[in-house]
Amino acid sequence: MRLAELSERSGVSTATIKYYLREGLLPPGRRITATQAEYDEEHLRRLRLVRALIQVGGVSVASAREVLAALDDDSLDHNERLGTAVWALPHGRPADPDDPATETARQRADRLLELLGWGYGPLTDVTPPAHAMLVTAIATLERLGYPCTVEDLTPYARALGQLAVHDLDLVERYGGTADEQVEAAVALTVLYEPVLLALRRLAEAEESRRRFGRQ
Amino acid sequence: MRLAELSERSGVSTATIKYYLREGLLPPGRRITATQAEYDEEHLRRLRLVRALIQVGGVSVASAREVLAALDDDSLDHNERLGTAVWALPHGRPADPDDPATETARQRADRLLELLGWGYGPLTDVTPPAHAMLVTAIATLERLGYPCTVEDLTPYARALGQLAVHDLDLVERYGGTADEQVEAAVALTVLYEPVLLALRRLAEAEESRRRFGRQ
DNA sequence: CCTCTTGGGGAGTGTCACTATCCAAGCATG
DNA sequence: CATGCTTGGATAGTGACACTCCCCAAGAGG
Repeated sequence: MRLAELSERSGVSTATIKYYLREGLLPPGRRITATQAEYDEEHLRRLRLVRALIQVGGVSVASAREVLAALDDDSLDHNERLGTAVWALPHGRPADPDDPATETARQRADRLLELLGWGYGPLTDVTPPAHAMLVTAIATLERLGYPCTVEDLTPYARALGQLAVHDLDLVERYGGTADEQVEAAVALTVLYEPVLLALRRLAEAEESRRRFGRQ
Repeated sequence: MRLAELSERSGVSTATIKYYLREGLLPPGRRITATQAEYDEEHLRRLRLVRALIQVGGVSVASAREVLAALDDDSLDHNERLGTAVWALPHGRPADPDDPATETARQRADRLLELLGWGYGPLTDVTPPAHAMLVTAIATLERLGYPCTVEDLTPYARALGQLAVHDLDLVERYGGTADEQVEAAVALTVLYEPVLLALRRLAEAEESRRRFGRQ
């Protein structure tokens, strides 16, 4: 298919597709003539993933490029590719290291992870971005006067630990080849985030109704 | 305290505070003279909440203004204020209603909520933004080739339902007065989101290591 | 041959969250 | 009282970002 058809089938304007091509989010089409290129189903699939990352996941173009680059990097093995891809996902601003609340938060986060046995082992000697994300959030809560203790966080961590089993089951279900599994892992990581947040808000609304609701 | 001190104690530049004052995110200070105004602890508290919403929660200035307006609206009762405030939180683009995947997703979401007994009752006859958020996310997953059934979603919903109980416990713990409770609810809703997402990524990394990790 | 379409690329657009600059009116010090 | 500094208010500008407009040269199609 040519660019116009790719645009029609994906619902993305040709101008935007050209922008993505320029930015390296989409591999160039197979050149047919000097002025025409052909795109295949793989391009369509990739384009939809890009749109999902950017529109639903709120991922920036730059981050998306990194994520996709990790996905395509043949020099990495299965697990590394997955890690690198998720690593590149956005994770907010890091906490101010000079703030004492940050140090408290870091200790609390580490204690929680130790309690759960979620060590990063000897292989992953670098702390993942998600760890910094957690520290920032805890520090901010602290600063706002909502200290959350390890006990407060434990139920969340346990619940998410169980859901992670489910997440990985989904990845294995969808992914036939290793490539597909890695892509599925990225897509599911990002696209289930709004699902989680939406369900949480609905659950809170329901619980709030139960407690405070006048009937 | 004057603007400079408010800036120093909050870590926000005077220029930015003036911007927030202009945008109505912060109530004006008590005018001392024609050229000076005084701010109190309440301003500092509000300013920190604004920063948390915007920086950590990723809320836009416009959304933050709506959230805060609901917080301050004395014409609403406790429960209404909470609902209105959370209602104003950002919830992404709505799904394309012409896409058949959206209709499928809506049916699936409704079936899930019915199964859980999370009806919105006769009072809340309008569907909350979180519902649209959920539909959009499910539709996108569908379109990308990752259909998620009601059975897939149920464990997430149940887990978040349990966590919502915990969330509301926290709100009641922190909030003394009704005003404080509503503010706590908003702050905890927004600020626990990165905590959840970070813990999920860490949990997934842990589970991935268990399954695929070379030791 | 003539018109239309295509892909490529540079430059422009709109949005958003600030931020730099200016200004008049105090306040503080000699 | 003069002088310089600070304050709050307002206007206009900045930089990042995700597109989007427009033009062009080279085919494609009749």
